[in-house]
Order: sequence, then C-alpha cells, then structure tokens
Amino acid sequence: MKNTIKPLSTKPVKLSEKNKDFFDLVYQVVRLVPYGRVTSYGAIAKYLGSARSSRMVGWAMNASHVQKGVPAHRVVNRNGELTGKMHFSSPDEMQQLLEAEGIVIVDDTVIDFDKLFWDPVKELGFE
DNA sequence: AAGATGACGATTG
DNA sequence: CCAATCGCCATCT
Repeated sequence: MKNTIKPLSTKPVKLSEKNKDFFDLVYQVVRLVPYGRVTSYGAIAKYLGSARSSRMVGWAMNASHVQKGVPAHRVVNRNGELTGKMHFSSPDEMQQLLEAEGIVIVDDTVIDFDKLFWDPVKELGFE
C-alpha cells in the first residue's frame, strides 16, 4: 500500500477536491480530540455525515501521518482497539503515545474506552 | 475494466 | 463470545 499523498514527491497530490475536503475534515476533527481522550473511525464518519464510510476515515488517517498536529493515535476502532498501530513508524508508538497521556492499554485495547470516548457528534453537535 | 483490499462497523448464527 | 457476511467506497493491481 502506497501513500496517495506524496508532498515530497514530484507527483502531485492525487486527490479529487471532494476527497480533499473529506481528508481535511477528518484531520480537523482528530485535532479537536482532547488530550487523554480517544474517538473512533465510525464516530468521525458519522460526524462527517457518512456514517457508513468509516473505512474512508481509516483511509484518511493512513494519509494523515504526513500531516502535522494530527494525533492519529487518539483514533481507535469502535472497541477501543489499536488497530492502526502497525501504520506508525513503530508498532509500539501508538500505545506509547496514548500511555503518555495517561491512557491505560492492555492487549492493544483502551481500558475504560467508554469513559475516554470522545464523540464529535455529541461534543461538537450535529451540523 | 474487473476484482481485491482495507487504520471499520453492524448484524446474524 | 467467536466467526462469517454484508454494506460501504476510494484505491490498487
């Protein structure tokens, strides 16, 4: 799997305007996740109005690692599992970043996920 | 052009 | 509770 966004490449960004918007929105929402809290792909998808396109959120996150200020480690799946840890520079980086924020993780799963869960729809309101 | 893939999620058996 | 399936939709091969 190659990155679609290659800012350092001669190849231009290969994203349509529509997707660019979607990516930006995802980044913005993720950036709003408070320190020590987490959210899910589905929650973001729902907030963006595409409740059934959580996979696209995951895809957006895949490209987010080239962005700055996007705490991708605060985004886990609906069970609080660190499903995207393998996509970090180091497989353990995601967990370490979360633990550094006081989040307890056991077996790649966030403990008290329901308490730490930050739902953009609920916190920011529906648009 | 067609089928496979995936940082997902909900449902069903 | 675990496994199989389906819906979703941009990308990749």
